[in-house]
Amino acid sequence: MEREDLGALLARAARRIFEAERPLLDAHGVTMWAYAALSLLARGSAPTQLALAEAMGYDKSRLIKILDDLEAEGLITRRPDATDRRAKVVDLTAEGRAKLAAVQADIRAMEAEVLAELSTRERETLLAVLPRLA
Amino acid sequence: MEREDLGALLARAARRIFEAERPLLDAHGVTMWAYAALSLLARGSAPTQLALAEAMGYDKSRLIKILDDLEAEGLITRRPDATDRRAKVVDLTAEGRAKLAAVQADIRAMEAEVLAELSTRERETLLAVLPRLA
DNA sequence: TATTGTTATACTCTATAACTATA
DNA sequence: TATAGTTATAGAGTATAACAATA
Repeated sequence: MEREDLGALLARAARRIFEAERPLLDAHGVTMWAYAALSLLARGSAPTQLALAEAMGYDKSRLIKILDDLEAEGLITRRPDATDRRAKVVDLTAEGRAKLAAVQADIRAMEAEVLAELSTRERETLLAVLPRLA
Repeated sequence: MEREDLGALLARAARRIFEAERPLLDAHGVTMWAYAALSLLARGSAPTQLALAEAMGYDKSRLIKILDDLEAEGLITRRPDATDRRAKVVDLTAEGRAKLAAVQADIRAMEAEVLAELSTRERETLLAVLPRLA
């Protein structure tokens, strides 16, 4: 009873960040899931749709609409995998990379403000620890 | 690009915790929101339904069903506020406190396992920092 | 026969707006 | 007139199963 549950603490912190992200994403005309997809594509390179869905913790059937929109906007491309023509390889276009960079710059600036409430040591520990919890 | 977004890190960590919580909550026959309500009731005392909904970050109309179920199970009581008979004061029953203690014990044990992956210093910093981010 | 991407369908969750009873 | 709790309804989000093309 002395403290809140870890889950509640993480969820509240995540919610605060997401609420701060929403207007930034809206300004760029990108949904949260589309941004998540772009981020993952910039990181691991050229995954198949199924691999991307799994990496996002998202369902492959729900991902379709996200990718349809991103493709229509010219931010990604889909091409059949040479070794398995059932699968489609997803790639970021130059426009996709530019869009991601622009959105991410705004989000990082917002994060920097939030993290400024912490000391340097706290900030470093938090960012080192969170990836290991996930 | 060197690290993931803070929001993504928090969301992934929260998801991992919630997935570990689900079977524990199921075993006690309690939903996540019901558990959240019980936890908040044990903390701040005897709030009105509206105050409880706001504290949970939940909608007052959605809270109704949660409280209906908890009341039917004898875990909470609802009584009209003496000073404003429109409002209803929500109280934990003895059974409600016992249920909360039982569920929370299981969840804290699970959390302890997760947190055991961290050093003492990391653990303390994380738990000190998260409430300030929320 | 199994799997990838896709589509369709059903279900849950959430948001919004009314309604009642009190104020 | 406004507010707390409640109810009803519409919309968004999610899960599931089926389908075509390929393996």
